[in-house]
Amino acid sequence: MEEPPVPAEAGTPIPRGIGARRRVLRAALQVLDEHGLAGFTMEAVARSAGASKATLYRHWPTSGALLIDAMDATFQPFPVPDTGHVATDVAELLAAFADLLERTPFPRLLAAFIDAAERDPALRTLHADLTRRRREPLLVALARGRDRGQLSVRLDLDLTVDLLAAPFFYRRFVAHRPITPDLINDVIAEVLRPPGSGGGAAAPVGGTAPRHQSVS
Amino acid sequence: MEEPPVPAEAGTPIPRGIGARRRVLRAALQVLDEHGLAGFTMEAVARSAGASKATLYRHWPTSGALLIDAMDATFQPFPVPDTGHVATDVAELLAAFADLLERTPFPRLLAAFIDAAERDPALRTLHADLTRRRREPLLVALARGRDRGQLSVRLDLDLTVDLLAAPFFYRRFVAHRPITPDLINDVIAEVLRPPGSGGGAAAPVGGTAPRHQSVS
DNA sequence: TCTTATCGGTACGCTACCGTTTCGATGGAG
DNA sequence: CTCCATCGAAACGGTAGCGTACCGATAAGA
Repeated sequence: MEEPPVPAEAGTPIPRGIGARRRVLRAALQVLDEHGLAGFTMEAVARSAGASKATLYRHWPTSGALLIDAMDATFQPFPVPDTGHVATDVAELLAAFADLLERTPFPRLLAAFIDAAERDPALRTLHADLTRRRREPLLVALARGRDRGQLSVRLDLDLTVDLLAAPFFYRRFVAHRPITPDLINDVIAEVLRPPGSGGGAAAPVGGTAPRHQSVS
Repeated sequence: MEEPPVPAEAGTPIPRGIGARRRVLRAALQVLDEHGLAGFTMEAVARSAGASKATLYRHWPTSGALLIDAMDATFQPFPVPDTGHVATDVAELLAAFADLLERTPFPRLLAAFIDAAERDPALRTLHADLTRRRREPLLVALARGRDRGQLSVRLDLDLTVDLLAAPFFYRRFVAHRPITPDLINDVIAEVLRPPGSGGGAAAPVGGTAPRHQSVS
């Protein structure tokens, strides 16, 4: 995905092309943000980048390949807080995530990407990979909490990450309701199960009563 | 949104147009499913419907208006089970929902719709409304459970619906991992808090410890 | 300084979709 | 049966994107 600023040493010269490349990638994200997947066009990106279509085709064979590189470049990992309290760490990560969803162009990019990933296997793979990387900080924070004894060793960490992160996506992309600060507290309260009181089931539930166990 | 099958009685005849209209709506969904939002074109829909473009423009001024009507027509409410056990009812609803996500064209339609809703306020409104209607059965099942005393009266039902439904969307559209039957059990176990044992926090969590309360 | 790969700009023919119009066919209502 | 609103088909000029090819300009490496 990267090219060294200076040719490694081999016969291939390839020295100069990265400036334009970066400008095109930035422009690609801007076009995707403003006009969605339907407006994501080689012409539109070239226009927005002040570049020539020929330049785009020199670097990327198709608009899909360009989209993949552009989305790949968006990833920025969250730093993992380490306060000693798992709930605090998780709250901080979720707050940063909520901010990403409410106050940056990220969600509009993701919405376009979700649609694209439905029909292009390569994009689908990249999307799954980016998601995995984005989950990492939360997973680390939970693992630390478990090692500290703040979480049950039987807790399925991957499932917990799902349960923690999912409501934010749901609110933003499906329900289209605002993500309130309360949501962070409520989600943590429900999923991490604080010790004391709190709402919840008060009587046994029957029928296909959940066996609590999970593999993946 | 509806036209009476037979003219109510007024001067307007409007008898014959609904056959073609339905065919076009079906075709619109098929095109959206197969080619995504980028391929959603008046020409493509007309072709797929075996209809004339003129016919489409007689009924819908723009492709966006057609998309709205088509998506609106997709809604089919789940029947609300009523077994007397809230966990069983919820499990049944979630199983039906998982099936909808894994074995029907619905999710691809929704993915296209999510992207479209980011940029068109009318689609956004419709999307929010469809989601609200889709939540209704789960909400009813939870309310019955609460009235039966199986859930705390302090439980925020809307939040609970969020927490129950969100992981399925997340798995399908974001993480791109399969929705296993275990997920249903795990989600219910976490969110509805079965009485007995089960994984979860084992020690107090400090810091910005969650105040468990929510308004909406 | 000289070379050379990459650059932006422009133009090409091609295809697809737009939104409208005109036409003859058709089928339901009176 | 007759009427007539609606239908499908076809064609229109216009716009936009595709992917390719060529150009002179330019900036980095030798």
